Amino acid sequence: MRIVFMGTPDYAAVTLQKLIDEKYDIAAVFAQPDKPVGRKQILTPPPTKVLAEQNNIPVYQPKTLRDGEALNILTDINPDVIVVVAYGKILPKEILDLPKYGCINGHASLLPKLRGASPIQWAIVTGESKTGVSTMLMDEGMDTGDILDTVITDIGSEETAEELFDRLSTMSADLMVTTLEKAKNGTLTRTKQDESLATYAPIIKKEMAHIDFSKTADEICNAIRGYYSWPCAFCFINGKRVKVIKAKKATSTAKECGVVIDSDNKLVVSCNGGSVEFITVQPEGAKAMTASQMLNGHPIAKGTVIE
RNA sequence: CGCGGGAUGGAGCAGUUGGUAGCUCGUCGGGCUCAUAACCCGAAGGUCGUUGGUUCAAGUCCUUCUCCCGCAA
Repeated sequence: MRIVFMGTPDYAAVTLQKLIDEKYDIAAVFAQPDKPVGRKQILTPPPTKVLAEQNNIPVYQPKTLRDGEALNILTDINPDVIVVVAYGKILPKEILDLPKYGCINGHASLLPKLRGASPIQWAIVTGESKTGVSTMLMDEGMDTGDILDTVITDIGSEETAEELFDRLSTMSADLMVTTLEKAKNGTLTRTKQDESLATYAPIIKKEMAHIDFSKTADEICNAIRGYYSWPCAFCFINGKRVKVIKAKKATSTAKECGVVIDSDNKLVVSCNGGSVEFITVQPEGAKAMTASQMLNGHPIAKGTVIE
């Protein structure tokens, strides 16, 4: 089976690696163009590209799939199936229609829930107890294609998005192999998505990770887990930006939200209906540290308002 | 040269106009206590990131290099 793989980040690279390990015939890899990364803005190739080059697979990084060029390339390659995982582009209809088995997408949610760009973080931020991975036959909509296969998994009560990413990337890779084998054997089953159950996971913007203390302790803790390790929940203490890496629900209460209740050995901040204790934090310019370590060097008065 | 913060005993930080280092925590010893992460007393532990320089004297001024981090992307 002749495959074209489309994907960009580490999450996608896991599936690509799996397909390579399973000796699939990968004719080409499509990834987003190299982007400047880091403090030095060094132009960095995406992980899937690096992996493809190591395996001598041709790589294409078109800026757009809609100028006809990509279609020409794909027509020449003539793949049986296009596997898409976290590619970051919408495929136009003429490409969707090209492969014999269609375009199969691995999506990190239990469709039709959490369609969209960041289902993994969103599953945690919204407090889901379960999520999973799905494969689907892509159509022109945003993650609206017929579902092929699904695997469910529990979300740990303290699991971060980063950890969930790791787990789901492996599950997704395995599931893709399952689906591809079925496609090869002609045993695929298609299930339409129930539109009435559809939800969307919007793309994450940095400002979303700014902690809102008018929310409940559970919501705040979910956000902290879901936004780790990027963009990472943050707030401002005495004018300084502080990332909150780990926190837990606390029992103290106060009238106002966002006020320091306890700052002796631990840091407890009030919120809607309760409070949260910051366990691990990272002040700007410093490495991550425990809240008590931060308090050793930077005492914070009780009653201080956190923004 | 994108902007900016930082490198000081095990950890987090102070250190004023240059005069051989302090704080909080931890560690160790002792005491109090039914007991303790609590409290009291005491102790150990730092060539102040690296190179060179200015000076009678540098953590504190200038210089070289290395590393860490926040923003931005």
